[in-house]
Amino acid sequence: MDAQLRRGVLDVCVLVAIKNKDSYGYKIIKDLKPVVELSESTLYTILKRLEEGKMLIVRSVEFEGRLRKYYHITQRGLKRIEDFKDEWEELMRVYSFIVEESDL
Amino acid sequence: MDAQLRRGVLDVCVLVAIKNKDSYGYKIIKDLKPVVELSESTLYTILKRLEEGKMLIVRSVEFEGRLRKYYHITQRGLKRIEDFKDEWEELMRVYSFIVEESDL
DNA sequence: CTACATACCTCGTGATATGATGTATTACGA
DNA sequence: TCGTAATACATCATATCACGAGGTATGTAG
Repeated sequence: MDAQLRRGVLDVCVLVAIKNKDSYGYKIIKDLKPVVELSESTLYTILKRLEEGKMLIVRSVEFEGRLRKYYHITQRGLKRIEDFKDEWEELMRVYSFIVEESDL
Repeated sequence: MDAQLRRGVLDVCVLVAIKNKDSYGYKIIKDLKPVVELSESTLYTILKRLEEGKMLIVRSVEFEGRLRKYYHITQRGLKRIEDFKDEWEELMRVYSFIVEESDL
C-alpha cells in the first residue's frame, strides 16, 4: 500500500490492537501483520507518540526473564478511535469525488 | 480532517482535478475547495512533485497579462489514479478491521 | 489610490515512517 | 555446546511531506 495512505491509519490500528486487551510491542506487530505490515522501529515510535499524547499508559512487566511493556488504552485513546471513524466519513466523500470524476 | 489522512489523497485529488480538462494552479484550488481544502504552498509542492514524477506535463500560457501554467495529465498520472483505487481496497480492509475490532 | 482577486513561487519548520543498528535473554536443533 | 532463530526492547539518521509565512506582479472595482 502507498506509504502515505498507511500513515493515516497506523496509529489507530495500534490503538485498536490494544483496545480489548492490553498488549506489548512484539505482540502488536504479530497481531497486526495480517492487517497492516509495520516494522519494529515504526511501532515503537508510534507507541511513544501515543504515550506522549496520553492515549495509552505503560506498565513494565518481567516475563520469563525478558522485559515486557504492556500498553493500556486510555479514554483519550478510545476517543481517538471514535474521531477516526468521523474522519473516515470525510475521507469517503473525497474518495467518492475521485471515483466519480475519474470515471467520466 | 486529520493531516495524515489527507496526505494519502491530496496528490490523487490534484490529478483528478486536471484529468478531464487541463487546468492551472489557482483554478485547481478553487475547484477542489468543496472536496479538500489545500493551500497554495501545498498545491505547488504537489504539482512540482507530480511533474518530477512525470505524472503531468506543464505548458505556460499568457492570459490577460498574467502567466498561467496549464497542467496536463500523462499516462503515468492516469495509472496513479487507477493504482489508488486498488490501494483503496486495501485500506478498506484496514478500516473494516478498525470498526469490527473496536466495536467488540 | 486602495484593496482585492488573480497567479505564480520559495524557504524553513515540524511531523512522520523506516532501515540500520544495538542490547539481552530464551529455545532449539545440529 | 555451538550457533541461530525468536523474543523484546530501543535509538539514530534519513527522506518525505504539508504548510505557514513571505515574496512578486498584474488586472479590476470602489
